[in-house]
Order: sequence, then C-alpha cells, then structure tokens
Amino acid sequence: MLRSHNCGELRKSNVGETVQLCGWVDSYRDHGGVVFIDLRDRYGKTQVVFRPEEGSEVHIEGRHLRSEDVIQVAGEVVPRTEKDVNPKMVTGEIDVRVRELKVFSKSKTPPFEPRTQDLPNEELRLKYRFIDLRREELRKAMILRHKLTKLARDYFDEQGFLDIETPILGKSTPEGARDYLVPSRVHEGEFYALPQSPQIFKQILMVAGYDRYIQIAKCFRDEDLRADRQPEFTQIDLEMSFVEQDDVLSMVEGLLAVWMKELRGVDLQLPLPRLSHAEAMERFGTDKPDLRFGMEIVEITDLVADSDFGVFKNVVGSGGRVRGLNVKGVGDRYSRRVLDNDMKNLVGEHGAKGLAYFKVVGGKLESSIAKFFNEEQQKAIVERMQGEDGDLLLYVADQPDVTSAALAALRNHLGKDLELYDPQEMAIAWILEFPLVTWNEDEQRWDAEHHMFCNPFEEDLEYFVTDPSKIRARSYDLVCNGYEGASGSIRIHDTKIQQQVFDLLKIDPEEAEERFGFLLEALRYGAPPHGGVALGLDRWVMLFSMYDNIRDVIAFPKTQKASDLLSGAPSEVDPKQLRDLHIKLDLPK
RNA sequence: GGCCCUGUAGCUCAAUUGGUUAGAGUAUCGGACUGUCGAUCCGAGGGUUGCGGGUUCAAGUCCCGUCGGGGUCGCCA
Repeated sequence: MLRSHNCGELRKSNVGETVQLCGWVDSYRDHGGVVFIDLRDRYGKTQVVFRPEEGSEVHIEGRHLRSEDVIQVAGEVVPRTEKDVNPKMVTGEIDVRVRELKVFSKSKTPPFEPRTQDLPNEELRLKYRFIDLRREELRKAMILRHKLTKLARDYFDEQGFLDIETPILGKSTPEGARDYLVPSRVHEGEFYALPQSPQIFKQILMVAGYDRYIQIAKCFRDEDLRADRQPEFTQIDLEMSFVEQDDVLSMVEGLLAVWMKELRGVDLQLPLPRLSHAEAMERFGTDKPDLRFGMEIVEITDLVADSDFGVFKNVVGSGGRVRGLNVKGVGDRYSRRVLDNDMKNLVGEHGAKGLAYFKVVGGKLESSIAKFFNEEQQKAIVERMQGEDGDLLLYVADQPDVTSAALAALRNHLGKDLELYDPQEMAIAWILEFPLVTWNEDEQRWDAEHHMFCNPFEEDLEYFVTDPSKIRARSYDLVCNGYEGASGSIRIHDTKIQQQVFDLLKIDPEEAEERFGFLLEALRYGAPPHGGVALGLDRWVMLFSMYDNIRDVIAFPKTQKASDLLSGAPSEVDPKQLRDLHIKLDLPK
C-alpha cells in the first residue's frame, strides 16, 4: 500500500504516529517559510505542513505543488495548538508534518477547481467530468447512489428475489419509444435493439417459474431529453408471480421504508396514500402531482355557465370546463404584467387561450372582468373556492384536458415560487386505476396507456364494446414531489383477454406474432398470474439528494442532444466498419 | 420539429441609450512573508466578445444565419 491512512480519518488520537497519505492537492498556502497543503481524496481532506527545518529539498518541492497534483507524503501526525484548530474539518485538530514527498503526477492547470464555489457552465463540467466528479457534492451523490442500490439489492435478496440479467442486444418492438439500433454483422441488413426495459424477458422469467425477479437494469430510449430524462438510464426492475396488485405495492413500499429509514432516519408511514388516476386529474390536473402542498384545482363550470362573461359562457357551451386555483393570501403579490404575460404564457404553453384572475375583497371578486358576474355569482364562486379576503383566484376555461395541463403547470410554478413546501420533504403516493387505453386522435385508434400486456379490471370488461375509455387497468405509478418514481402493472396471463386487448388496439394476430410472438408463445405454456414494477433509480437518487436534474447523479451523463462531451460520442466510424455491416449513409444535405 | 434562456480572459462575471485602449474577482507566472485554512501584500502576462454574414461614421451591444449548453412543449407504451 502506498498509504497508511486516507485523508479523512486522522484524529487527535493518531498524534505521534508516522503515516503515509496519498491524494490530490486541493489548495496550498505558501508563507515563504511554512507551506500548508490541503490534501484531498475521496474520504476527505487533511492539512499537511512543509517546514524549512524538515529539509530544504522537501520544502522547496512542497512550495511548487499546485492544484490537482497527485502526491504521497510521509510524516508525523502532530497536534495543532488550540487557536489553530479548524472546526470546519473533521481532521482539523491535527497536521501531518511532511518528512518525505513523492509527486506521482503534476497536473495541468485545471479549467476549474473541485473546491470552487462558482460552478462553471455545464458544458465545461461535462467535458472535464473527471474533475467535476472530484467535487464533494458529486461525490456525495455517487455515494448516495451506491447506498440506494445496495439497500435495494439487500432488501430484495431478503425477500427472496433472484437477480437475473436479461439481454442488452434484443429484438426491436416498435411500440413506445424509439429504439436504439445495433446493426448485426453476421445477419446482413438486420438489427438488434437496445432494451427500452426488460419488460418481455421478465414476464418470460415468470412463465419459467422464477417467481421473484429483480434486476438493476440499464434501459435505452431514443427520445428527446429532459432534466429528468437521459437516453440511457437505470431501473430497479422487478416482477412477481402469484400476486395481486396490493402485494406488489407493499413490496415496493417496504423498499421505500428502508430507504427513508437508512438515508433520512425517517419512519415512512405505510401504507402510502393512494389516489385513483381520475382523482389525481380532478384535484391536481396531472397523474404525477406534487403532494407536498395543497392548492387543489376547483371547478366552477356550473357557477359561471349563465354569467355575462362571454369567454366562460362559450367554453361551457362547447363542452369545456372552467377550473381554477385559490392562491391563498397573495392578491397583491403579482403585478398585472406578471399575470397577463408570464403566467398567461405559462398556461398558454399547455394550450390555454387565457388566464382569468380575481382578487377576493370583502367576500366578492375584484378584477377587470368582475363586472361580468353578478353579486350572487361572485359570492358563490368565493364560497366554492373557500376564498378569503386577499386571496388570488386564477381560472382557465377550456376543454377538460387543457384545463388540467395548464392548471397543473400553474400549480407547480406557484408552489415553487411561493415556497409552499419544505424542499426536504418527500411526498410519496400511489396513483392507481389508469385508463387501459387512450384515444389517439391523429391515428384514429386506441393506444395502450401503460402497455398492451396490462391487465384490465374484470368488472370493466363490458366496456370493451361500449366505451373503451372507461376500462381501468391494474396499473400503478409511484409519484414523489411531482416526479414519476415507479411504474408497473399486473399483467395479462389469460390469452382470451390478451386477444381482446389486441383487437381493441387493432393489432392483428399476424402482426402480434411477428412483434412479440415469443412472449405470446411462452404465455401458452403455463403462465402464472404475475405483475411487477420498475423504479427509476436515477430519479430516486435525485430526489434523495435534492437535485433537480438527473445528470448530477449519473457519473457520465449525456447532454440534451444525447452526446457525451467527455468521450465525444457519438462519432463517425471508419468506412471499413460500415462496409462490414453493409451500411451506406444517406445523410441530409 | 416549436418556443424561451444562454455563450465576453483558463474560470465566474461586468461593460450606461450603439461611442475612447473591453474591466473586476479568481486562477496562472514572478517577488515578499514561519501558523494559514477562501491566507495576505506587491507586480506581470492573459481577449478572433462561440462562428459566419449584414446594418452603421462606429457593433460585445442591433438584424439574419449557424454551432454548442440549459429549460420546456411535442415526444417519452
């Protein structure tokens, strides 16, 4: 070993010991005589001291050390005088007095230093990821990620789950997200696809009798990125046989309880709150509500249908709804400019054509459009909204889905802007009973909401013929602070029901065989009732470490355009490689 | 694909309404200093204002295009 201790462990009790430390020069302070170096490794920092009387050569070399040089020092642990103790460092009670110095490697002047307060822009951080990863914040995130993963593996192991790997090179199934394709050299003109999830394989494992499966699985989706979406990401993927929905939910809840206990020291209240999809849409306008604060959506369609306000009246007349939010006590906080521009634009991004607003004054409404509502209507609105003097009431009038999307966005914006919640809090809940299918207006057909192997409620089977939009699925999402943290369902194991679903989705038998016949075939050889769920590991690390993007919890993330600025991927390849694969490029001009 | 933000010294930022030689902190280099811990003090070097075009007597600043980064809508079963 090149070191006897790491840089985070020496204490007063080590005084007098001769030690060797290795690490990176975090900072240096040269007083001409005495030179101080903060030596850093993954475990912490220790101050090492060069004094002229320890030998001129070592001292001179010490004076030339610069940020990020990698060195080994040998010397004696000495106590600091009381006034020199640094209470900000756990190793602040001691120094290592350097007798010998070895410089393993000098560093070029780094583009930024790991100890910097002013973070450089993300482009630079990604290009020099090896330096960014030296920062304490990122190191903490990596450690937290390790802990979440380790706790999950241990938990599922205790519950009898088997960790089984599934292929990375798989078959393209053109449902859902765009596939990342990998050309086959051996099979000319044919392609593998990287898995969007191990979905089909884990169901086949259930058929094969491995009734509790778990995998920390890399998944790939070639879609546009977001703050919480990377082209490759990690799922904690599991599947269980001979279970009902509640069994899967409580299994996941058990994991969350472990995480909360071990990482936050909190006893998670179980079972977690459960909301139906319909209820979530009604109260929060979204299937992934941020439940850290209230400010729920309230409907006033019935109260304004007869008002003199043309906008509301017309919307109601054409089947629309008028819904809004009561923003408590901020009647004067937002200027008309903010309301008419910023907030209107925000709801506009979600299709709303306008934003109506009132201030509650003396139990009535005040605003430029208040005159269109008679006293009775005003009082009814205030009462419905539970309005008190000084409240701000905001309304969107439009088709139902537009009011939901617009008000959900507005609610999230206001919650953050008004700091309506404790950022430390984690509000976790299940969203249940998603619709099995949604109508695709462009294609004029029904699309699976979750996926096509998702089991409908038996009591809803009659709606297959009468009104497919009413069929509820045995599917469930776990939401936390407005993020989808897990998603799963009980699967279909009955071939008759599976056929009904295919019929509804207009997937003809031949097509079904071609796309995923191997799963359908497996299901014909004795399929147990089964279901499962996948947790987005990156998002949970992000939530537990309170970042607002997942790049900060991934060691080597990609940019919004899916490139890796560190390695330069993607990149052109040698023409010979393309020839081997029989690929000719046909690029846009 | 749409919309919004952004790009000035290695880094973080400034630069009045379009107007003189584009500044500051930090980093780097040189010097001073024997107890600092964001060390301090003195000095020096460091710029194709992302790139290309245009308007103008004059462009970091205005216009068009383009590239990179970020946010978001579409998209993501």
